[in-house]
Amino acid sequence: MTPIAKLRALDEVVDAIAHPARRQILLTLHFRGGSATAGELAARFEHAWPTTTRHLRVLEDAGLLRHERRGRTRVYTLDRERLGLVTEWLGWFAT
Amino acid sequence: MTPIAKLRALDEVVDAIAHPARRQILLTLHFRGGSATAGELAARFEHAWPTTTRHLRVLEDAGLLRHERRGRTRVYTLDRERLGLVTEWLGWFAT
DNA sequence: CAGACATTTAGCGATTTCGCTAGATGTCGT
DNA sequence: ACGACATCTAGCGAAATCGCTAAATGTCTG
Repeated sequence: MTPIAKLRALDEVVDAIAHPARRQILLTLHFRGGSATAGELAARFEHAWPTTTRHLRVLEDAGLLRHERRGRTRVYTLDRERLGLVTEWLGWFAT
Repeated sequence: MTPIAKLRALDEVVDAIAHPARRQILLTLHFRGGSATAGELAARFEHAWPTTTRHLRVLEDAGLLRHERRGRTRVYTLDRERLGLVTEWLGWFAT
């Protein structure tokens, strides 16, 4: 990953986790073992379903999620790797 | 810090670091030894000065910065502590 | 005191974000 | 094929964000 691409990726990831609902989605996935269907995730919010759908898209565009079609459901899977970009950035401030 | 206050603080901090200019301000402060005047910081951006002033305010409201008046200048000082909230949040995902 | 200097506050306009509702899409069971 | 189901896409409206310019504030110097 070129340094510029990395900066852009960091920007997308930080943007993605800047919304509480999106952080909640990531945590929910984590504690469900990494995967859940769109319906299971949407059920955890009071938002209308399309609102959650959009949050899922933001997370996926940032590379924090992948999805696969399983029959008429969609299974979203957490991809923790890019969270490392934030950890790495925070590392600059290590005392 | 009550758990609710902590959640709110995390939200403010993540929001604050979600803008590239604000991340740049934090890094600049860090590499200058933790402090710099508003003018020194503003000089590092192509933004108009009041734009930087507002970014500084967001960072300070999130508890990532403090300032003190020194004559006619203002010295901003990095407060790394609240960055720990983000580190802590990321910790949930530790493999 | 007057004027220069360092910085902030006020407030406008463009853009983005976030929620919503309505309708489209693809899949399963009968 | 038909209807039910799971989910997405389209697009609207309110609110927030971000940049800007103009004007205010407080402090130093002569």
